[in-house]
Amino acid sequence: MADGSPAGAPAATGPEPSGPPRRAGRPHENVLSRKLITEAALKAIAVEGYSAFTMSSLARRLSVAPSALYNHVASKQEVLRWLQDHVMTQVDVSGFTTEPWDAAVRRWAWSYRDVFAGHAPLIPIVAVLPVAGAPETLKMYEKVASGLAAAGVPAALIVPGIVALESFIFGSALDATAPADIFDTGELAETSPTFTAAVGAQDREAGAPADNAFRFGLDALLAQLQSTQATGSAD
Amino acid sequence: MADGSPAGAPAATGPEPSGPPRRAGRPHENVLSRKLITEAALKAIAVEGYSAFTMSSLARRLSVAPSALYNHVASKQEVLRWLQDHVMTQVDVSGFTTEPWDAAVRRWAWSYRDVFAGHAPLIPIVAVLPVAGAPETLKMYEKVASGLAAAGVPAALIVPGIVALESFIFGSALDATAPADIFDTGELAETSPTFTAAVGAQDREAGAPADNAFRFGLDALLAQLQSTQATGSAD
DNA sequence: ACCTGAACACCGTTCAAGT
DNA sequence: ACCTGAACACCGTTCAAGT
Repeated sequence: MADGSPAGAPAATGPEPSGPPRRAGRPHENVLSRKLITEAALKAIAVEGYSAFTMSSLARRLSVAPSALYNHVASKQEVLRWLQDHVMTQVDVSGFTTEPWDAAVRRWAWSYRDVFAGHAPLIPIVAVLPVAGAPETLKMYEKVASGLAAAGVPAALIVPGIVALESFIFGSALDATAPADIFDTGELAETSPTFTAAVGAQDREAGAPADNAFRFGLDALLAQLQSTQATGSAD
Repeated sequence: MADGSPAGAPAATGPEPSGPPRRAGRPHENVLSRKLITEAALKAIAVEGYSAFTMSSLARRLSVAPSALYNHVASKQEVLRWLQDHVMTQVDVSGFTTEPWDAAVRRWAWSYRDVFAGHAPLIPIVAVLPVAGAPETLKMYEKVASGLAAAGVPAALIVPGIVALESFIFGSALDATAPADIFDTGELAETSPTFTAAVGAQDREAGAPADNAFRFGLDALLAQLQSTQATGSAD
């Protein structure tokens, strides 16, 4: 795939502008690292999507043979775990130091959903990845937990609250990637009159269906958290 | 599980007990159909899991060549879509005709989560599959929508309510497959004191962490639905 | 119409050879 | 230590030949 040509050239973050192909043997400067691999993966997925993202395409973007990747990473799964933790840094936790706790949770939740709607294939990975191996993810939890604690949510309810919010966010991120006509019952409308009517009765002024459902659920979870707050605590 | 011979013999639902290998050419009776393929896929996944489930393993279980499957199904993705719709029949909607609406929603939600915790790889598929191609899924929605309508939930909120519940259920199903020690912060504990404390402050009497979070979120969504009910309607 | 068997264009991953 | 290039053991899918 002709390098020096538009598609094959390394990204702005890449090592060298191109040049002649590298011979075998250890290069004088490292051409690969966790950071470079993660950034190249992010770029590759942004450009070509997850379905075309292979170890080969990743290697090509780094101007390296596919097998070279295995000196730095154990598997494609591990690349995806690195990517997942990196993507977490894009989630907006700024509200927890600048806004009332409920506005902060709302800002965080919408941002979290939007980020992972763009990375749906990572969701089954995040949902199951131990935090010990994901430092950026842990940083995010620390911010959210601090926000809830300061708001007076009882200590025993902080983790259940975060997990409930996160589960809802992951499911909603998947839902956000669904086609707009997912609930069109088509020729099966007669077999499902109540549901078909409910689909038609949605408020079309209120915004995208996925956003309405997200707002509804987020309001519910916030109200439940609010009801657990110890009285007389901060903001 | 233990059918006649160790591996190659067809399941109890299969066509023939085994016999000599089939020659090329159209058999006198059809050996494949959507129903048989779906059942074989379900069985295969129950026995060997999703990671070992291939078109080859599916074909072997049906005692046909892999290429024979393509006379009946367009792709592996389509097999998974058939499977998804079939798995929906395992979700318990019985409460909607026998219990108060909130108990019915609870029964449905727990069952839905448990069923898909056992089929996590289907979740990204269900979340995005148009109902028009999934009759069993649509039947389920009809039951739930009827239950909510009868409970007095305003028509415009039924779909948002179902979508919010379902998003929460899918995310929780993924969460239910996570390792028990997912939140152990390990050597990063000092960098996340508040979160680490919250992990330790969970109520260990209350059951599995994933179950506590699910109960918390489900209570929240039910309370929100309840608050929207038109007064004086049936339950 | 619907099977078999060979073939195709991939995949992720391993490993010897090279520097 | 860390690259290249060849090789391995798969994958899902296509298609001609057969009945």
